[in-house]
Amino acid sequence: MSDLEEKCAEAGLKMTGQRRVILKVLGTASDHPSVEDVYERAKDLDSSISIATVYRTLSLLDELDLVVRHEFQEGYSRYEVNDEHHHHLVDLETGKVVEFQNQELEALKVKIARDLGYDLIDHRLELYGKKLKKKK
Amino acid sequence: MSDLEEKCAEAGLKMTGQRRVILKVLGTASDHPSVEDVYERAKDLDSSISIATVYRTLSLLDELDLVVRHEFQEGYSRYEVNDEHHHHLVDLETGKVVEFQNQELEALKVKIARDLGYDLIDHRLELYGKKLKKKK
DNA sequence: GTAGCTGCAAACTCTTTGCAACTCT
DNA sequence: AGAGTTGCAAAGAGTTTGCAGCTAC
Repeated sequence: MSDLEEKCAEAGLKMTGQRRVILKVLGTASDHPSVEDVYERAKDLDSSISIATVYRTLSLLDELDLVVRHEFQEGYSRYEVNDEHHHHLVDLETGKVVEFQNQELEALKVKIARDLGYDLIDHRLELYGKKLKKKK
Repeated sequence: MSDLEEKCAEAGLKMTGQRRVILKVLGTASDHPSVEDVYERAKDLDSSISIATVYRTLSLLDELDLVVRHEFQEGYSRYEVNDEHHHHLVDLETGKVVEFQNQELEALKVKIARDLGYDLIDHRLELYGKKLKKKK
């Protein structure tokens, strides 16, 4: 039983065939798939699956915090398994998403919020860039 | 002639009654209005205006960089006149948007991108928080 | 057995667009 | 005069939902 399946069971979700497939797709994805992506990949494993189920399942997983929903400036959502906290840099030329972490940044955002009189609950930081051509 | 109107003229846009009204709404807004908000406020000044025109005008202004489009995690867009660069903290309890600037942060994000091998073109940073109760 | 889950299709929200009429410049 | 702009209604994209049947527990 996969880690994700286990967490779903703990949350009291029934482990249906469709869910197992969706969890497998999410667990093995090395990118940040859109709903459509998850749907396509799930269909390869179980062609009867419907996109409504994918939407419903992803929403559920998001509520359970097993998954993180992103809305990069594309007009639709992308998902990833909720692993370690990190941020994203989107390559404007290829659409590729690079993950990064930065301790200084983590501290800074908490400080900024506190200075404004707020307790930081959530945040969003995305960088959009183009690959540097010359390294030298 | 308002500053925004002037810039529109420079860009070669025709100054129609509808546009004048929309620019006025944007110029006098002290918040971050949604398309619907702009439409409602514009209708008070010219009841014949259509929401399609509001959408079209805001898109144009966005392309000209006279306005900045934001998509806080709400499922629709909000706009503000493109003034000084700043970021936003959204009050999760009231929806109020607080603006802030931070030099350290500006430098840090450029550095992060460069370290990843990227030239930073754009970015998005939003904080979501709740007001601190006790100040002491 | 039954609460929860599913597929299907219809509905919804936000946004864009084709078109014919109109209006700045 | 003519290119650009508008209102309207229809169309689009992404997402949600009502319902009847199905399934894990």
